Amino acid sequence: MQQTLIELLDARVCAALAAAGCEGAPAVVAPAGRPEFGDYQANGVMGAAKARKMNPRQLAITVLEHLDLAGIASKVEIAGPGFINITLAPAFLASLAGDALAESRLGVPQPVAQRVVVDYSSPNLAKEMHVGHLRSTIIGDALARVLRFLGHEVVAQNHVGDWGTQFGMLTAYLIEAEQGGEAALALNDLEDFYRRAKLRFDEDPAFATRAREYVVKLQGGDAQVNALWRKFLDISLHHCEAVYEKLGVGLRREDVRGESAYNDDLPAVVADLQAKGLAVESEGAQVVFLDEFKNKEGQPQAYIVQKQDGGYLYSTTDLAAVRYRTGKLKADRVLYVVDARQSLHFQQMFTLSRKAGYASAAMSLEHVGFGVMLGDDGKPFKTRSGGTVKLAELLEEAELRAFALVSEKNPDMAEVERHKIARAVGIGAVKYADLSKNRNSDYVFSWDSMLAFEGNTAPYLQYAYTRIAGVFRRAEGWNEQAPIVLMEEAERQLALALARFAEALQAVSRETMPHFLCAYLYELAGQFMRFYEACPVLKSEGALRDSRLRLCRLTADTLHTGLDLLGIDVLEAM
RNA sequence: GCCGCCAUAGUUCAAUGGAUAGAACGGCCGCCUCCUAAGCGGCAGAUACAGGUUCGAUUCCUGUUGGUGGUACCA
Repeated sequence: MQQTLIELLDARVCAALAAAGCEGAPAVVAPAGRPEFGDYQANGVMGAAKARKMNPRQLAITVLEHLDLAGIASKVEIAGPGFINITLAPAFLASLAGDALAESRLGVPQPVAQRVVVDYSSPNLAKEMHVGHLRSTIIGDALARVLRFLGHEVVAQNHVGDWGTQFGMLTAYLIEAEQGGEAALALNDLEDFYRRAKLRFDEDPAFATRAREYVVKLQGGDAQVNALWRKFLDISLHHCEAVYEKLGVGLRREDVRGESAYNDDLPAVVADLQAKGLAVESEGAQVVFLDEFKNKEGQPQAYIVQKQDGGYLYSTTDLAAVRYRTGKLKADRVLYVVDARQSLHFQQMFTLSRKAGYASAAMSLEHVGFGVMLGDDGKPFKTRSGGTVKLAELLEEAELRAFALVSEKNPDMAEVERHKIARAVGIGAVKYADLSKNRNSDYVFSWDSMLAFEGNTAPYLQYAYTRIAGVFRRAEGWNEQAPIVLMEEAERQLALALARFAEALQAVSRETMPHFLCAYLYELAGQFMRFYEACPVLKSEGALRDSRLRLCRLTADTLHTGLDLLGIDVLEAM
């Protein structure tokens, strides 16, 4: 298939509209809103008729006369004010399923390949990863996986926070801890390490002075302090990598390009902005005023690129990063998977990047924002005592809870096996609960609903997969080349859902919305469950049995691939 | 103050300007001598408010209310 189903139908309806005298009118094809409206509906006739002062019903009739869907649709009809409802032919859906089984990409067409930078996770290395880093990490990872599957070249960038005054304090404290012989122990818990360092900073003026000196030394390239800094970063990154490992996130060391990597370019960025007349001095700082960001009184919003004291800010670092991503990485598209609260910053940064020529008009800069994670009480997700929840501990709890549930369900299963299932189910549940929601809104974190094993959850999808795996464990001897024949409505609906995989992936890529893939997989799993109830597989015979087994095969492959793209593991049994 | 985002069943979430607003959880009622009931089927239940644009508005525009975030030297 060179195009998705929706693209195919859109092209055909467009051609028919043109033949009916409406050249260039959009077909507006969409999945049908209700079962009785068929599988797809074309809504473009009403608009086209309106624009040409025609009768929409009459135009629909003319369009239908020119609409060639031979071998594709079994029924095409006009309904309501001028909707064209299309029902796909079982034989056509069967052939699509056969094609998808015949190649490794499951029939997903490849778009023109782009080089896409995905900036995600980006924790602050001064502290341990906490729940605030979860969304960026897994949303970014899912997007990276989907884009790669579609054939794009993805360059992951972990823009970690590895620079700033706090690192003076931390390295100063690291020396003390080493002298006391307890560095390894103290660093075991980074959060605690930070707290203790901060306490020393607040209580001991001599330590505070030393910490400030270390900042200067660090920036000045002092070898000893730099070595300490690097040691601290290495330990902190190991903590991150342990979390990535547990989460099944593919970020590696080579993807790490922290804020410090851009230090040398910061003066050049400011100088360049000055030379271009974009940055001006204001109250001692270097500031850019953008006309695009004015209030009612015409006062432009300030975008500070250099502080009074000569220091730089994340605004400058991000500009330098854009230069790197354009100049060195040659990106066609850059996705910033960052908290929605930084929206204004990104809008200003993108606008300025274009004005300063750091990003061409052709390069797409997109802020993939997301809301905050809330607790059951609707307030930001915290521990009972009000502290931040460490990511490592959250994931551990997910596994523990899943293990208890798995054990309850399968008391006789070997413990190793139950742990394996608990890992996939627990981590999968946490990730899916997040990925399945529109990333723009804040979302309520609830153990009960994400581990419910019911409804739109990861375990439901994993269970659908294990049911198919169970079928194949008992299948024995069947013809893997047998033709697929769709007799029952449940079979046809399943084949239709299977044929829509490409549409879902394309939507995820276009809108940078992983929840479209989740919604798709939930729909697919639901169609499979209905098929499984209505159509005996192993108990049917001959060609019918082979055909149903092939549908099962494609469903399993699609679920497996789809869950892989979300970074969620599948299980053969659970 | 100014700028942005959000408001959908009791709850948690969906819905490229399309037809009768979809799910899930919870509630009520059914389905296992039959491939895993972690499943399937059914019932009740919602677009904050007021205008406007449109053949058609949850969606776009204006205002109101409520929530939330950002807003000159953190990121």
